[in-house]
Amino acid sequence: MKDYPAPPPGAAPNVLHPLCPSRQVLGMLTSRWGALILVALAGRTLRFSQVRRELGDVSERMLAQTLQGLEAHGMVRRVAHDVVPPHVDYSLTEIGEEAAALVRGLARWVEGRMPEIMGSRIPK
Amino acid sequence: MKDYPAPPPGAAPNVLHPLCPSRQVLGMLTSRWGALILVALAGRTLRFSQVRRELGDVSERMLAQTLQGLEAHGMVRRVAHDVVPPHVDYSLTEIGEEAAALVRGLARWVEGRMPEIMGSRIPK
DNA sequence: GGAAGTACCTACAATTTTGTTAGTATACCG
DNA sequence: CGGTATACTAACAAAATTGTAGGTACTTCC
Repeated sequence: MKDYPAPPPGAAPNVLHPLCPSRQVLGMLTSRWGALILVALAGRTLRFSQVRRELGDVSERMLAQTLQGLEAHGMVRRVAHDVVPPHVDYSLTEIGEEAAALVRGLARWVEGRMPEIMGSRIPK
Repeated sequence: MKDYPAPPPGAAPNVLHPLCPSRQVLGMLTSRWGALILVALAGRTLRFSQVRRELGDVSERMLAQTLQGLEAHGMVRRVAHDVVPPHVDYSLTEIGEEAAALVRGLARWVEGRMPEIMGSRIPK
């Protein structure tokens, strides 16, 4: 797992290529908390601690980190009102909403197919 | 962050609920290798080592493990021809293909939006 | 004959991810 | 006054993920 041919400069993005940046982006969107944050934030604005309560069990650390990652990639918009105690609003950008729609679609599909999935599951 | 109210027996699956099984399933489909395996296997049959080469940098260990997880949840079909040297074919089941279509959609979207994403990215 | 390919598994080790705790400045509630 | 809430960060610890090396049983290619 050392070196792979770097993708040629003008090559089309391909998630199957180990070194393609698109793979990292996909990784972000499908990461444990990334995906859930997108689902929770789709179509609405929430404060930091509201997002936290929505997901139920993210630690503050992970939430902050993941939100920063999404923000750095233009998916999340962060608006900090400079007051004490702090008040920060999070919402999705346009591309963020697009990504969220897809992730949500997947999440909803899973929720809808749970009976079949659990039914055909092979218990270990 | 210890205990959460267990989801009521008849409750509808909800990925935002920490203890809902649908969250685990979503986790599988969006896991590092899970998502890529679905993309690679969509619409075709590949042997173990072919899948490995498609992804480029999975270790055998992770590939085997992830394939088993997907198989256990009815997403992947494993057909072992009893010969030496070993020959095993992997393909997606019907629900597997459904899931793959969604994951693929996300992957393709990411690939297509890479210019915008990288453009609005905030380098650290 | 020796090397490589096949589809794994099993220890063991390294790496990455995630969690925990504490701290900050201030306001509001009882 | 004491406790709670807010949105984080830093330091440290624990846990989960991932990689590495070696073995298997036999075949084909050089």
